[in-house]
Amino acid sequence: MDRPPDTELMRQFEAVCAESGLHLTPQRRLVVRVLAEAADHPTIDDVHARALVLDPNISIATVYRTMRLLDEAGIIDRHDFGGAKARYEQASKAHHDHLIDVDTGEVIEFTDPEIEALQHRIARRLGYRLEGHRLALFGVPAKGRASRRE
Amino acid sequence: MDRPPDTELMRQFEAVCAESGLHLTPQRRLVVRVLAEAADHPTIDDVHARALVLDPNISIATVYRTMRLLDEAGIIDRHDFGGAKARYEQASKAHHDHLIDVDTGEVIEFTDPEIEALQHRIARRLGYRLEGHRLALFGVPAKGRASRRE
DNA sequence: TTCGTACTGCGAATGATTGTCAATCGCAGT
DNA sequence: ACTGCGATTGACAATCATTCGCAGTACGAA
Repeated sequence: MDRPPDTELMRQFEAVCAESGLHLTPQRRLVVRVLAEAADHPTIDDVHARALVLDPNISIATVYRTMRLLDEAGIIDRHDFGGAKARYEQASKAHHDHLIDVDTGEVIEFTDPEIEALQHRIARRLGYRLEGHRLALFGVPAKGRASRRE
Repeated sequence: MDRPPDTELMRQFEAVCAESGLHLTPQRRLVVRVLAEAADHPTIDDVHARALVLDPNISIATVYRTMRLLDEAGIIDRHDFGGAKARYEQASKAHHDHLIDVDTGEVIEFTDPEIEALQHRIARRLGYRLEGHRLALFGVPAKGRASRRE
């Protein structure tokens, strides 16, 4: 077998389990492990497929349940980038927004302090206190400048 | 009966029908009319419910089909503000983004040229040409300043 | 180890949306 | 106004992603 992962994500999850009386089952460990190893923004299907490699019996329902658990615990973030299926990523990372390559579906992360500040300002102008936001840019590789990848 | 509506929306739709050999059926007229009279961001169910008042027989499927038609024609815009159901609004209006009151679900429209420009700049910085974006702010009424409304 | 409860896997259920199909309707041409 | 044909409708089955219900199983505190 592989080395049992001892990642930040796993530690977070163990803490949540301990606090809430949740069982630390092998299936849940596996899902967390898959997420810890994911460098992309996988869908539930993706996670399930990767988990199946190590546990051919893990159910898609369990993956759904675990992902929901993790989302509710604030350990991962669920995103809806237009497609039918939701995509997930670790929440521990610093805040960022996304740019979706409409040609390939690839998701690029970015941060921009200017836009963050601007959003707060806009909300305040409208009489609100900003609680959160959802920003996704959709674009195609610029012709002029090189856009490696693929 | 009421006055048959002669709105901008209806005119647009009639034009689309004429160009594409689509039939101008009473059901479609009704859906367009409901949309023209809507000041909010209705869901399909909302539109169907309002249409039922004038045509107790109109099918939800027909509303779905017509809304899709209108969306594909660029006459209305479909939005996904987190909830399960999609929400719609006339597309003819000038571009704008949305701020959702997380307490009431109310949707406030706003525009900000700064943020538009900033988004283009960010995309370009990442090597992309911006094709579109999705921005939704989520907030609660600011305590300090007055926030009328209910 | 033992027990109580949480969890899993399976398949059925859900909720939004779309497809199917026979019956009907809009509309261009008479 | 009348016809014909393809577009459209309504009822309902079918999808798709996601969730539930349940019977059997496995954590983990004592």
